[in-house]
Parts: sequence; C-alpha cells; structure tokens
Amino acid sequence: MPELPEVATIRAGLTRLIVGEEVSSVEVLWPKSYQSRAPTDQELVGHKVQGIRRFGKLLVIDFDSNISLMAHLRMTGQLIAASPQQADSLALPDRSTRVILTFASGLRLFFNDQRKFGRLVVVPTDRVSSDPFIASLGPDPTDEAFTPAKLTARLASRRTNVKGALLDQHVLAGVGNIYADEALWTAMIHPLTPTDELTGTQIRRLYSAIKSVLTTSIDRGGSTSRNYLSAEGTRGTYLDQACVYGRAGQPCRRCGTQIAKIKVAGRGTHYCPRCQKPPSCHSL
DNA sequence: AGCCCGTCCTGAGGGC
DNA sequence: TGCCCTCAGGACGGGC
Repeated sequence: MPELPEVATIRAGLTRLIVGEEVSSVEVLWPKSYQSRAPTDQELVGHKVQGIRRFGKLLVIDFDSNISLMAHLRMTGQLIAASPQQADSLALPDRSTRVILTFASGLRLFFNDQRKFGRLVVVPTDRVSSDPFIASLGPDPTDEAFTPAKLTARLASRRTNVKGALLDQHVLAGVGNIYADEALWTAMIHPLTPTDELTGTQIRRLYSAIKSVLTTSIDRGGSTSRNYLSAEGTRGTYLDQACVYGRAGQPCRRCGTQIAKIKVAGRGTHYCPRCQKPPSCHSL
C-alpha cells in the first residue's frame, strides 16, 4: 500500500517524467476513479504540468491555469508514466487501468488501481490547500518543522493506543500500516500502549524511529508487497529488510523471538513480544 | 471523543 | 481441478 515513502518516490519520478508535458486526452475507464470539482470549462486537456506536490499520502499534480489533479492511491493505486514502447513492455494498459492521461508528446500516464479505492480529483489549484483532507492533516514527518515536541503534542491530542494514533492522518501525515509497525519495533514500543502512558524517552525514540524508517524506505524506493510500483513501473525493496511487517512467525532481528501478529485499530499488526513489552504489565 | 462497523473493491490463498 | 470463503485495509460516515 502506498504510504509516505512510496508516494514520495512516485512524486520524484513524476517530477522527472511529466513536468512540462501537455495533456492531449483523458480516458476514464472507471468513472468513480475520476471526478471533477472544478468548473466545467476547466478540463485537463490543453494544460501543461507545472509541478508535483505531496501532502502525506496525497499527490497533487499542478497544471497551468489554476488546475490541479489530486491523486490518492489508497490501497492499490499506481501512477505510471510510460512512452508507447515502455507501455508495451510493461503490458499497459491492463485490467486494473482506470484512467489514462495522454500527453502531446505521446507519453502516457496510467492510473492503475486494482481495488478501485483510489481517486483522481480535479480541483482549482487555489483550492488545494483548503481541501478538507489536506487541511486536516497532521505534520509531515519529513518536514523540518516536525520535532519531538510536535510529536508529543500530536500524540497527546489523541487518547487511544499508539498504533491507532500513528495511523491517524490528523496526528501525522503519511504513516500507514507498514511504517507504523516498523517504527514501533525500532522504538521498542508495544502497539497497544495508550498514548498517555508513553514516557518522554519512548516518544523521543519513536520520533527518531519514524524518521529513520521513512528515510531508509525512501532510499530503497519504498515497499512493494503486492501492488506498489514507482512512476517508472519499478518495485521498491524496503520489505527485504523490514523487521516486523510481513514477518509473523519469523525470528526477531534483534532477539530471535518469533514475531507476533495481532489486530490493532482494525489492522494486522506485527511486533516482537520480547522487545516490545505490553503496556502496564506491572499493573496486571 | 473514541470505538466499532459498514462501505467501497479485487484477487490471492486456504480448505475441502 | 474447482469453488467457496476469508482476508488484505485507507478514509469516511453513521450509530452508540
């Protein structure tokens, strides 16, 4: 599933590949995947890509003349830019292709989304920052303004377990299931620990862990478990060295104990029962 | 406010 | 071989 490192990787790729390209046609193969909230005269055709921004897991492609395309990939979305030859070798379009943008140069941008949860939404650029989803996002962990004090304040805003808080995009923008589990293992914090029981030391460890886990994954081009591909159609390799995600029953890389899998906040949650001690174990 | 569930969806994988 | 069932889960809306 595309989280911050995957979306950042796609952003970097799209910035290389489609900035300056002019849209010549838009094919919508699954209507729910594409919607316009812009005036009817504001269509993408005839407009050039000016740049790509990322807000948490959301990508915003800005065009000239106050038009932007917001892209949320959710679970299985892909944005792959390909020349006709590259599209042939990648076998695109395929049965999961929902939208195709064709540029005047012949380059095409494929929005693939097996599960159809993702969305492309056309909006005026001047309304992007006031979009309800974007406006309510918490701080971005890769932003310089993200500090241990800010993490402390954000976690205090939510009274739930720490795993649920990390998944909440209002607390932090961009962390999803994979990196929440990896960061909690790295910081040696049990996923069910209530946010108000976290010590200052634990929060500082968690802060460092979030940053290092995300940075490492960006360096490795993100995580490909099933669907994720970069803008060039390549896989990410982070999961080759993941410590807990997808490793239930395998030995902990720190102590050898079998990695456990439980359900927290409705998501499959992986942790080391020895390295990540349960909360309030002394009061049980 | 927080929790849980349903909704949106397809395809992989387990069981028989 | 094949079919049915469960599971995977990001974000959101509704009910309690």
